[in-house]
Amino acid sequence: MVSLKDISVRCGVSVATVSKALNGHKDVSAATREKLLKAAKEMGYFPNSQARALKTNRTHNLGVMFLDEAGSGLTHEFFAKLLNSFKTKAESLGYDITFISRSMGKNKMSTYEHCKYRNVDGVIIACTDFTSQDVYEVVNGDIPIVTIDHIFDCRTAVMSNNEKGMQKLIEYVASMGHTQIGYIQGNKSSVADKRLAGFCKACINRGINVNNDWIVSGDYHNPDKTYELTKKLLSQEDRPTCLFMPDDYSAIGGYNAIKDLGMSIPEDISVVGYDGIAYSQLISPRLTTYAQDTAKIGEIAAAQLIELIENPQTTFTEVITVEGTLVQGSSVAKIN
Amino acid sequence: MVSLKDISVRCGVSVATVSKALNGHKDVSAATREKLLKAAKEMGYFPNSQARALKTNRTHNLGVMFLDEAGSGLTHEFFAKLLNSFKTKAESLGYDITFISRSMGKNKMSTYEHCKYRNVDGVIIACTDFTSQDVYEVVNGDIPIVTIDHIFDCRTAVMSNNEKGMQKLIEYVASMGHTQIGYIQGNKSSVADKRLAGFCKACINRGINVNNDWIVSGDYHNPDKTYELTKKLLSQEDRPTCLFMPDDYSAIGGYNAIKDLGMSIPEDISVVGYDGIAYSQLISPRLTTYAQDTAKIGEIAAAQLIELIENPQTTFTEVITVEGTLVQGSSVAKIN
DNA sequence: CACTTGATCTCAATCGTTTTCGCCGATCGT
DNA sequence: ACGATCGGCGAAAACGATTGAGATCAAGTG
Repeated sequence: MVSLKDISVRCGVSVATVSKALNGHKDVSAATREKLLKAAKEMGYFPNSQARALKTNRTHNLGVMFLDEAGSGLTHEFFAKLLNSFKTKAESLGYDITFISRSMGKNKMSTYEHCKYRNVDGVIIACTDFTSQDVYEVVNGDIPIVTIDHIFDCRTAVMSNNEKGMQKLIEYVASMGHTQIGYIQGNKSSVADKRLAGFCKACINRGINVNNDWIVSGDYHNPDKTYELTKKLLSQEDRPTCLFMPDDYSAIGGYNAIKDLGMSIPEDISVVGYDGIAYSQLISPRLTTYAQDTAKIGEIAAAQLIELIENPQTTFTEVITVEGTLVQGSSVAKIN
Repeated sequence: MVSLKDISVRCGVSVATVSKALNGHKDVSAATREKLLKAAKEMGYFPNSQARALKTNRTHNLGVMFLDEAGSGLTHEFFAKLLNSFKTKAESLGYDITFISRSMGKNKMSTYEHCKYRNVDGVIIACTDFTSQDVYEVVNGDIPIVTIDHIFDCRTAVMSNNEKGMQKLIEYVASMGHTQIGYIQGNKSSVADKRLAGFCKACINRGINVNNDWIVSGDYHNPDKTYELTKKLLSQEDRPTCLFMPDDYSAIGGYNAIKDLGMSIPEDISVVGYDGIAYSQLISPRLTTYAQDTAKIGEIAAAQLIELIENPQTTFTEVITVEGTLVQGSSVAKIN
């Protein structure tokens, strides 16, 4: 690889001058700057990122902390798309993406230690158990972080507007005449809390009675569990006319349960999802759902994180909520 | 961060000795080694990866080259799972994963230049247009690489046994009595070629007539296109009794087309997919498909790549094929 | 006893950058 | 014309680790 030294000998100047010229410092004349930039381009120079990092303590590398145990992180469409837009934005700003995890080779290290070892400039935390020791360490460390879908004090978070999403969905199904609404929740988490709150609030605003027997707790991203719960819920004498699923992916389990019960959507039961993943519009009937703007969430998260890194003084911590859109499928029937 | 120097002053030895002790060199006594290891642990020492990389030219970092244009790379379950197992294996061997792409901030660089800039020890190439200039540069460079699902001369490749997969599927549908088989191919690629070859070969072996009118070229991972092609293919007077889809995801489009034609699966038409993604067993009827062992492919790719990196002399280039398994869904009817 | 040997440790150079400080010559103000 | 100022440049010290070439000392050898 061609180094600053190579350029310096070719142009008859010192390495210091080359470095300054390439980094846009002012104490180098326009003439020599031109010459050096030209030479650098001709010789195909790229800075050695390690050497630079060693000196500046900036790697231009962002760590992503994803759940890896179940391995479901990346196969989760929401997170895959999120990561993708995060990566795109980060790259456009000159940052690369490295996965950060707990285990590294033979010598154990925590995720935080891993960050320190790799010297990442910032970390995005998503799709993780936010109560874990690993997250705690990172959140309380001195590395800039942005969290997705979870709020920590004094840390900036990006999340979709869960309350509003539920509100929009409730408004829609209410406008279709539904007043008997069931809800299979996702895993206990701040997202689940927010959605439940939005659900209840919107129902109350609409004068819809919230029946606690119809609100059960399940899992996100778990069609099997949702299958079971759907079956149980709809086997009761007294059952809702519309059922909210934890998310679109789980909804597939709900669809199957309903089919196995000999019922059909939306004639016998209306179904609503959450997320707006591609599959939701490929199954039939197309699912009525609330599409999160994953692309925007990822992009904003990247922009925020880099802002935090490059302007540490303006350390305004924010909670940014991103609006989604109601996707009106064919899984909700009009009743009266 | 605590450095070698910190340990050296605390223990009253030189940095050189500390370095050697921690790296297992032999010219350090057992006693001092113990002492130094203990101190390192107590002080929470981790080597500075940049400094080490600068000196040794080894970053313990692996580049992954995924398609990013369409952004479909990560949302493709096959690749998401692949990446996941690749990452897990690599991490267990002490390597981290960094995404490598074309655009980096303001200064343009090719993917190969990006690799050089980040000094990755090796690269895995997957889900990319293998004919692109970017891939060409990397493949002809001096960085160890492993490709997925594509073979370059003198480079090791890992791929699932596409021919065998098709053969197994053909054998299965033939055993169910089918002799009129259609096939919607995926994008022109070596994988598509191999599958077509396997398809034809297996048909011939079975004495099944291959009808060229029933073999059309479509896209991978494209339900819409597959919808169109399925509709066109099945609208003909003379039509197959069994239809092979490009992949499981596309098969959803096929399912919808068949439904819209007023036909049902498998009574009117049998359907076969490829990949074995989670959804294929969630839709109804469950899809008969050939599950690729993505976990194994990723793991082997990581192991091979690291082998290539750490033992450059044993530079045996191999093509490793990974067996999959037939998944017998309910989408193929028995006929006579 | 002088000399080799081996074990253990230190010195110092090095990787490629960045950055502070100082030098030099030229221009400027008075 | 003389000191002050300034623009342009270089020397050198870092950053934290690795590594081969010595240095040191005790033990072994003839």
